[in-house]
Amino acid sequence: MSENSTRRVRRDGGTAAVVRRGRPTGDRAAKRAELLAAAASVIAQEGYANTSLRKVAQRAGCTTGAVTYYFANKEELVTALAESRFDSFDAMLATERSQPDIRAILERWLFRNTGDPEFWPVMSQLLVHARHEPAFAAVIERRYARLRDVLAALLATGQAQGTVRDDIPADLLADQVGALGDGWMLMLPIEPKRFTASRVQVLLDAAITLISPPPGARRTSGS
Amino acid sequence: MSENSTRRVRRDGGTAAVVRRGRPTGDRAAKRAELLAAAASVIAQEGYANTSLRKVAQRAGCTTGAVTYYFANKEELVTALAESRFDSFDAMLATERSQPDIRAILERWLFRNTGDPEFWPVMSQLLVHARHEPAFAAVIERRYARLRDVLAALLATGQAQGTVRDDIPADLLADQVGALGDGWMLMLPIEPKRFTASRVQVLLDAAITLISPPPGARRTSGS
Amino acid sequence: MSENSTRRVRRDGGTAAVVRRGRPTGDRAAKRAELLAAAASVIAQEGYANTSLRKVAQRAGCTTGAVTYYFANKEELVTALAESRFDSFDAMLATERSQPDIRAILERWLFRNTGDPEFWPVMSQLLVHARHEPAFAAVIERRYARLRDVLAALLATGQAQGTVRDDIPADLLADQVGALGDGWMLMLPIEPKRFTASRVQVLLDAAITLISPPPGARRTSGS
Amino acid sequence: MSENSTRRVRRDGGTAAVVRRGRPTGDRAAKRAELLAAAASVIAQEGYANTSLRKVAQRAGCTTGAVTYYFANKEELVTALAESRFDSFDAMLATERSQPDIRAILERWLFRNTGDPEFWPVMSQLLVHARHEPAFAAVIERRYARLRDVLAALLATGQAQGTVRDDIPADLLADQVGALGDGWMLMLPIEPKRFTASRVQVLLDAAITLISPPPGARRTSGS
DNA sequence: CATGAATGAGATTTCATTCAT
DNA sequence: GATGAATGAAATCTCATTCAT
Repeated sequence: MSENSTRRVRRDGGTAAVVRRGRPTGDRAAKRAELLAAAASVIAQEGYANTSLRKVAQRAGCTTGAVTYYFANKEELVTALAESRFDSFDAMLATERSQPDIRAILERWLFRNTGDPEFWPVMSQLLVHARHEPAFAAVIERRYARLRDVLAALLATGQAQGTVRDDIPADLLADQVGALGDGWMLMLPIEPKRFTASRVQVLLDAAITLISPPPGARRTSGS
Repeated sequence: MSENSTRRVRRDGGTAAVVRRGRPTGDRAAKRAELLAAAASVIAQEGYANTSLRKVAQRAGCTTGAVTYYFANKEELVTALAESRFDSFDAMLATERSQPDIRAILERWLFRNTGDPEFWPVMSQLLVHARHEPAFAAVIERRYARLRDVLAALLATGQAQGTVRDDIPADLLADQVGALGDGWMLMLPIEPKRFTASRVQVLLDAAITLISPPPGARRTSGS
Repeated sequence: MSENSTRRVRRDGGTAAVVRRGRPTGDRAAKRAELLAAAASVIAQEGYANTSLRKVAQRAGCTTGAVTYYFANKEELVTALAESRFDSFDAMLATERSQPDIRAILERWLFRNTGDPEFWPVMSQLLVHARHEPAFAAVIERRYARLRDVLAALLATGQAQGTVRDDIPADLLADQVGALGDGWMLMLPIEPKRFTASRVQVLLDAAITLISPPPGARRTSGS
Repeated sequence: MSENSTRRVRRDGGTAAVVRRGRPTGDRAAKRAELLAAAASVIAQEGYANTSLRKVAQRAGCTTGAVTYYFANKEELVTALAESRFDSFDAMLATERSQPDIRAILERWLFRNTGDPEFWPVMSQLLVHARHEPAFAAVIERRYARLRDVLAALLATGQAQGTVRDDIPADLLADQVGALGDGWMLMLPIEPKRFTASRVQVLLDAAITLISPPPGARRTSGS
């Protein structure tokens, strides 16, 4: 128990330091989301290894005690963060599913021009850490498998429509595209200069060419 | 190549160094290599975020003092480690350059069946950290560019020989293949179960198919 | 790793704050003993629950870092403390073994007039904590069993000499005497007022009477 | 005692407290008792040093706020707990007073076969902490003295009936028996293996023998 | 040369207590 | 009356780095 006699001095005197305490009818989920955003911001900026609960708390404008009030420990925070990132990714894919424009999907997947610019920086940090945090690796495994399934389904649709080469099974193609995305995700934050807007377009074109049916083959499938 | 010899103050002035004739830096280099190996081992096992100089010292069987004696600080250790990893990678590629068997190269690159099994686990850890350690990012940028050049040259040779599709410039193709490799490197330590030997073969076949000339096109280039 | 750039300002200027650092040819065992003494002192004064490594360090005049340098963690510190206490107790008993004056032994055992006045206060604190620190409970079990053996041997000698009642086996008697000692050890620090010197004498006399042969029985054994 | 009635907010409609006539403190007392039981459970299981208000609250199925609402602070909780334990002990002794079967009393006292199995584990934890919590030590002193008085009275009765040796004053004997009980109470949770049912019987027999009149002496008192 | 004792900061986590609601 | 969000201190432990020897 270790005697914790705080017995703090009441510094209510003056207008300064109005410590907000007690029960502000907090929306637990909202506060958690707020903390997750702060955590993402810190990780994106400083990297996973340099991220501490203290920094997250500072970024969120509260004390470390508040952070551990909402997340039992660092692992839980990080796991929740991963889940939330995948959620937003899933949401993005869901909107696409109806109209499988392969190029648009790849563009979003690979370079995520839209939405959260911190997405890949955070994701890559989390991914490499996954290996050494079992509870976290489980999340990755589960959600990544789902992503690949969605991608495979999209590619299969493309194959049926003749916009995607069909000499490679859709699931294998999904794996390749997934790896491609992971690779770019990894290098993008490290070498931002390499990935200018125009270079990204060219890379995308090349990737599309890779998975498109060869000119001759398309005709064949059409005959 | 990653020779950082005599970073420290060279006190050759006294009578001390007189006794040492042969390679006085030999011991030093050997000890550094030993420490680098220990560092790689710890990083591969515990991840960058959980690696401390103390653990490296323990793994190498010496004290923390020794580590900081041979490396001015942690950053220098990590940078030297990255250099040495690239050295070994370069060596691997150099042997291949004479006989550009694309499949063999990809196999080594992507799955590195031969040699150090810690290679990718360590590399991925270092890569994601690069962003937040400027001196280290510089190393990555420089060496990675060289790797892509080598790969592009290999692919260009393949294009000339008709074994690689030529509807995409070699340098763009090298970028794609590089990203593919990075992606697999990233996921391999996280989801080892996904990468069984047979799955790796299938993935490799698919990758080869992706960069191979389309059946019709090859004939065209041959005419 | 979490970037720990101390890079402290060298405050060598002036005579103040001469921080002793580096390698003072420390005698590891001596330093550990010193820290154990400090720990005993804190525990005796503040109780186990209120003892922190910080307080131990302050008492020993060093930083908490120094404490954890010599003891991997709190459990190790506490276990080592228990061992050292038992060592000193064993030493006390060893000197007695040659001349088994039951009264003197009991006096020392039960009230430990000689030697470390912190002995029982510390011991009782450690004992109650043993249950919840497995590694520690093991020490207690092992050493306590030995103590009881020694005591049983002493009592057996007394029985052979006719100074101790022999209608109860020596080992059972040792258990009783041990429990008596534990009980007093427990209450002594709590109710110091109850245990005046004269009261202790009376209690001792009563205890001696309890384990002495009854007047009639002694004659019987003497015949 | 573990009455969980009206745990939640009392929604008695708009009339609120008007409905409550009888003992408005009845609920309060019940809730306090419930919390005390939870506290005892936690202390028995985890030890005093590892007990926190939070754990107590969890065990009781409420929030920390509830605990500090019913008990001004931790000290008050612990003191109330001690009082309640002594109450139950007193109750046990009271039933025995009419029929002073020394063996039965000792059995209950020393090994407390009947009733709450957490009794001694909790009591020993509280006792060693008493020294460092003055308000708490006062409780111990007062109640323990009363216990010894009761025990002394019982022993005096035994002496009058010839079932207890009378060569030692009853109050001294009570002190010895009390210490014996404390000693066993202390070791019992630590070395449960030592205290098998049969061993307990043997120890009890020995203790009875210790305080029984010697064979010769009994005859003397009978003459 | 090389060691390892020691530092001081910081990380994670726990905790008793407070107080707006 | 009762809750539970939040605090701020402290506890344990880890770490990169320094420096006397």
